[in-house]
Formats: sequence, structure tokens, C-alpha cells
Amino acid sequence: MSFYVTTPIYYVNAAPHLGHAYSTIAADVMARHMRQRGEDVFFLTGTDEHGEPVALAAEREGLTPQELVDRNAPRFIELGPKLNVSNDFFIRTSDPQHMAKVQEILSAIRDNGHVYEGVYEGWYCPRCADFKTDAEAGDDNLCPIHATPLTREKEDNYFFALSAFQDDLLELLDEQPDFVMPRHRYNEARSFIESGLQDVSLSRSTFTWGVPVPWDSKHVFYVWFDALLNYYTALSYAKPGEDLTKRFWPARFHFIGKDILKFHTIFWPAMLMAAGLPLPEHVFVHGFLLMRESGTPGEEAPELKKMSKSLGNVLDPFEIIDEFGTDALRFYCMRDVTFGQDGEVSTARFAVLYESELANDLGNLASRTISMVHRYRDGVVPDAELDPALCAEIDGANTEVCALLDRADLTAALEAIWQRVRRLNRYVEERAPWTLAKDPERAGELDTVLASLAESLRVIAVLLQAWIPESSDKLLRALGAPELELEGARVQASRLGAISKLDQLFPKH
RNA sequence: GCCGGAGUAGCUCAGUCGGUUAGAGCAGCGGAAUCAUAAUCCGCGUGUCGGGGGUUCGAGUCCCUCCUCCGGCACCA
Repeated sequence: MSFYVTTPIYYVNAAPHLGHAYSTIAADVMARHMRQRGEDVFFLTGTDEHGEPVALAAEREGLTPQELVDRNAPRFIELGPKLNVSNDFFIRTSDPQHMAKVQEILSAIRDNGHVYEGVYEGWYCPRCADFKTDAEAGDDNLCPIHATPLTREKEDNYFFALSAFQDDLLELLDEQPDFVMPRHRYNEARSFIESGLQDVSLSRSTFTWGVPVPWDSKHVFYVWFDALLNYYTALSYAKPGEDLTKRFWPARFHFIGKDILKFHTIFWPAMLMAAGLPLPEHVFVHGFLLMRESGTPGEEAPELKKMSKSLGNVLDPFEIIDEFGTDALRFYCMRDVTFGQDGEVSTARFAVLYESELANDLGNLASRTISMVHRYRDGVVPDAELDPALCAEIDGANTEVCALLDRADLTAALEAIWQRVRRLNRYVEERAPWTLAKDPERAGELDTVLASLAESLRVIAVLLQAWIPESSDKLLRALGAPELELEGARVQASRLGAISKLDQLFPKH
């Protein structure tokens, strides 16, 4: 089966931060896991490069928009290797192939009768050179930024007849209740549609940095229509000489943040319907990582805020990676915040989880297991009967993880694995190999305990590969069993032999 | 204002169709063990399950009501 997963494409104006890393890590966990299952996986991420904000920023810096995006895009491209993500392609919406495809599809949407010429009218701030929403304008019609009076302005636009898709979209949600996940986001999308859809502007004519409207050179497409199509266009040129569209479209999962729900759960399926293209299976809306503002001593209750560079309260993903490694960041993001909900993150919580779970639970489990095999059996895992009770408990993890990841429950799946990590530490205490080692008559028991532990550890490492690939690989190499297929992630599926020593997986700081 | 979600142990949360003494992790206290990154394991909870009312043999779980917090209610990408 093919499995196509995407991250949002990141607006190239901003610097990469933890929020970008979070979406990308989550999608990578899914992609890696599905590859382990033997699925035909395609994993896409990229940058959104058009629109007025880029044009204005470029002007301020005395650059062309293309120069600006060419300067900024590498920051996001470099994020991939830093996070050890396995994306198959990186799309930039300024790619000429993307732009041509956008023109092709939006022309088809027009040919299908879903585009018309109209006038957009709204409150306009001459100093912002931009329209304001009614909510922003408020009762007194003042610019929220400049506090100066707004004027009523009109602009010629092409419109997308979104309102015509209201019933179709409701039907989609009826028939595919997991089109939008998790449930509370589904409700949000649904109530938005039920409140009544309006047609939306499809083009802009007040600036030129965008995909030109092929039938009217004075216009460029509104950046969202250009951006959303990346998920579809990328497949047509990601692999030189081959069109992957048939093989991978429709996407299985779009992972997005809750801030862009409306575009992905309403505009996007409506566009695809208008173009006559199949719809993605799931849009999974994840939450935000929140940070408590520091530096306010005293009793004053700290406030939770969405992380943002401008607030100066960033848990810097790059600092974490430099100090603790990529896996530590990946693990923390998936472990401390339930995927699909908002959650608080902090450097203090990171330190707690790094030490208690990565170093103490897993790192030490690997260390004590491998060390005992060396100490008691000269580094060779005994070819012995495995403990059937333990095997049953460890084996359960595989199917559990698969079922949970089918619905993108990345946090629960990781928890299911961690229960087994804890179980193995308990097993060591229950069987006390150091006691068995003192009694030659119990050598067979010791063989069973050591073999069961080593094999279980291997299974855990295979399962964990999606979350912490680097550490998993190290561990599997030490065990002399580098295979990653989930098929083999069952105890007794392999017989381990000689194993090597292992450096500390998660050194303490 | 309208719609939706949430309120369970000091902290973060799990509790499936209503059904035995309401659970986990972390933190805290006490203990055991020594294979291991002084890492692990065991034991210890008088929790008004936000308040009140109702349905039921039985409610954290269903209904009503009130309180508190959060999110959405469209052209900012």
C-alpha cells in the first residue's frame, strides 16, 4: 500500500522554531514507522514562498523576492538533517514546476465553472497597504496596528465559488468522520461549514509576487491556493523523469497545526472537488507547544503563551540538539505533549524526561543487559528457551503500536512501548541474574533470562526506530541485528549471537 | 453573544457499552538489591472525580443547571 504523509509547508519569512520542528518530527515518525511496515512511503515537506509579506520584506531589505526566499529557504531545508527526518522531497512553491502545475489545476477549476470575476470590498489601511477583517476593524473602524482610520476600498478579484461546496463538504464529513482528526477539530470544521460558507478571493492584483493567473496577467493567485496545491504538485516532479501522482495520491495524512485548520479542512477539499481530484484521507490537526514565560519572579502567575521568537521564550530546538542529540528532542516532543492537544513544554521538563526515561529507563536497561551478557556469557547471547510469559507481554507492543499509529496517536504508541521498557527493568529485578550466576546448577535459568532480555531489547529498539532512529540504530548494531522490519519485531523472531559493547546511549549532563 | 472542548491525587494526565475497594507516570516518604549511566525494584494516597439537582439496584461515566478555563466564529501568511 502507498502511504503519503505531509507536513505543512513553512512560510519562508520566519526563522525555523520548535513549532516547525514539531510538525516535521511527527510526520517523520509516521513515515519511518510505515516504511518499517513495508508500506510504499512518500514523505513531503517544504516552504511556502509567495505572497505579500515576502514581497514587503524583500522590499525592506532591498532584495528581490526571489533573492529573499533563496536566502531563507535553506534554513528550512537544513532543518531536515538536523532533525534526522527522512523526507523524500522538499518542495519550494517558487519551483517553476510547481507554479506551472498550479496554473494548470486552477485553470481546470475555472474551466469547470467554479471561478468568477468580482469585486472584493473591505476595510483598508493605507499605511499597512492591506485589507482588515471586520473583526480587526472593530466598531470604530481603526487600524489595529496604526490606530488610524480605515477606508472602504474595493479591489477587482477573481473569486472561488466556495459557497457552492457547502453541502458537498458536509457530506464529506458525514461519510468520512475521520477526515478531520482529532474529534474536537472535526467539530470545529463542521461548525464552520454549518455557519455558512462565503466565496473567497482567488487572486490579488496589488502586488506581483505569486503564481501568475494564466488568463489575466494583472493578477497572481492568492497565496493559499498556490500553497495548498503543493501537496499535489510535488508528486509530479519530485522524482526526475517520473510522475509519482498515480502512485501516491491521494495523501493518507496531512499533518497541520491548528492555526491552518480552515484552509486544510475546508478550502483544500473544496478545491480538489472543484478540480475533480480525489481527496486526502485524513487531515490531522496537532496542537501547539506552549511555554510559560520566565523571568517574572514573585507571586505573579506566569502566563502560558504560544511559543514565538518575538516573545523571547523559545525552547530552542537547536540548543537541545547540540547538547543532547536529535533523538532527545524528537523523544521529548512526542512524549511530553499528547499529540493532537496543546501542551506545555519547558527546559526543566525536558531535563526530567531525558534523565528519568531516556537515560535511566532505556539507556540503563540497554547498558545493564549488554553488560550482563558480557560478564556472564562472554558477550554471546545464549541460545536458550525464552521466557514465554515475558515474550507475550513484549509481543503485544507490536500490534498495539500499529493500531495506534493507524490513527496517528503518536503519544499513546510511544507510551505502549515505554510500558515494555519498564517491564524489562522489572524483569531484571524479578529474576536477579546476578544471583543465578552464583549457582552453577541454575545456568539454564540464567541463559533464559539473558536471552529473553536481549531479544526483548531488540524488539523494543526496532519499535522505537520511528521515534529515536539514531539511538535505535546504535542499539541494534550492538546487538548484531540491524534489521528494522516490524515483521521481525517479535520476540523469538531472531536468534542473537555475539554482541558488542555499547557506549552510553543517553549520557547524563 | 453563538457553537465546541475541558475541569479526576502536589504536578501531567488515563478512565472504552454506567457495574467490584477510581488508576498510571513524575515529585515525596520508607525499604530491598548491587547486573547497570548511584542507574533499578518493592511498599506507602482520608482524591468532596468543578458545585448543585435528577434518572438508576448502581454515575467520574447519562440528563438538567450553575461556576471556571480554553478554542472556533473566514481572506494574516
